[in-house]
Formats: sequence, structure tokens, C-alpha cells
Amino acid sequence: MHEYICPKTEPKSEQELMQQAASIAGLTLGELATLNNIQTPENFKREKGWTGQLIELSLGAAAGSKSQQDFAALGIELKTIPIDHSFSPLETTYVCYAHLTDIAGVEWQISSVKNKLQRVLWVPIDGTRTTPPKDRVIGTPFLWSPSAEQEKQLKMDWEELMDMIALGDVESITAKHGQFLQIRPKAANGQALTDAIGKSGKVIQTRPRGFYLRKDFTRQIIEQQF
DNA sequence: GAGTGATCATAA
DNA sequence: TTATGATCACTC
Repeated sequence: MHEYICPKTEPKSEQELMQQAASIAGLTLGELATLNNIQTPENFKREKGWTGQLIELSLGAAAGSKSQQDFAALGIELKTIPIDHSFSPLETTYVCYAHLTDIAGVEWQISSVKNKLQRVLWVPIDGTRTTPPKDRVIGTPFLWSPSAEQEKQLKMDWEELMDMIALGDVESITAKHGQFLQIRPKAANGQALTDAIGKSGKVIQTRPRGFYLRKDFTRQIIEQQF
């Protein structure tokens, strides 16, 4: 176990990334923030993505919003996941933005959902709401790839949801669809609109959506680690 | 209490 | 506006 040192560049190998990841396990978010010279918010009512960005910074991920994996050169995506004391996920996990137009011919194999989830470095973090951010403890990060069974489950949900979008049924999709992968609104507020396919192929305006992993799915991933 | 739908910050 | 990082908070 080596001591945590702020990265200056992106990790060049999986081994380098994993060693860096292991070095933050056991630290609190407050300690890690201090080591990186940033302030820890009192709560996440406003800066909801703060944890994820702190971990990205700590592991040397290139900043910015790119529709690529966090460590593109290594083909690895970074995700933090809030868990309780029984290692159970407290929140669903955002995967990616859902495109609602020009989706004809898009297949699972080339979908951004599969692309993002191919190899994920999960960083479990104690996310009990009663624990202030600075006292939340980082767990042991681990690398995961979907098993054949898990990928099949995701593919089925994805195909069902994409079919509905393609057929102009976006507006009837709710978070109840999909057993493991769901679609929910993803926007700055309820007023945001984007183009989508409507009935009879007409272009309509609707609220932007994103793909999310249900807690049942992420719980499987975490459990298979222990 | 769980889960869905709503919302916050930031970059390009 | 799209997309990244997610959690909040209301309803059931």
C-alpha cells in the first residue's frame, strides 16, 4: 500500500490506475479534498456531482464533459457509487445521455450504454445521508466487466427502451420500464427540451432523458466482489 | 421507506 | 443545448 500523491498526468497503465485507486481507499472525502486543495461542501443539495469530480481529479482522469470513457486510453470508465453500511447502493447509477433522434440502425454492440459499461472502475463510498460529505469514507475501488448474463440483461432492457423511442413512444416511457436499465429525465430542470421522435415519425419536443442502472443491478456487482 | 421524477453545477 | 458528474425530494 503506498501513500496517496496527487496525480499530474493520466495513468498510463491499468496497473498504475489501480495502484492510485487503492491509495485513496480508507480516506474520507474531506481528507482527499484537502490533499487536492479543494473545499468540501457541507451537503450535496447543490453540488451533486462533487464526489465524482473529486475522484476523477484524484485518479488523474482528464477533466471535462466528453462522451468517452474517463480513461479512454485504457478503455475504463470511472463511477462512484454511494453505499450504506451493508454495502447496498443508495442511489441508481447514471450511465449516459439517451439520444432520442437518429437512432435507426443503432445496435447494442455500438451503443454508448455498452461502451460505457464495458470496463468500469467502481469506487464505493459511504453515502449515508446522515454522514456529512467530509466524513464519508472511500471504499476499495475495483474493476468490473459485465458477465455474459449481466450483459444479456442490459441488452434486453436497452432494446425494449430503444424500440419505444424509435416507435415514437418516448413520452410513455417511465422509470418503471426496464428490469435493470431504466430511462429517467436528465436535465437542468423541467423546462429543458430536446428533439425526439413522435407519433407517425413527426419530430416533437420532450424532456431530455438519460440511462440509469437500477440499484438491484449495481447491488449484484458489489456483492460479487465480497 | 423505496422509487420515480426533478434538479444542481459545470464545460464546450 | 448536449453531456459530464450525480443526489434531492416528493409521491406513493
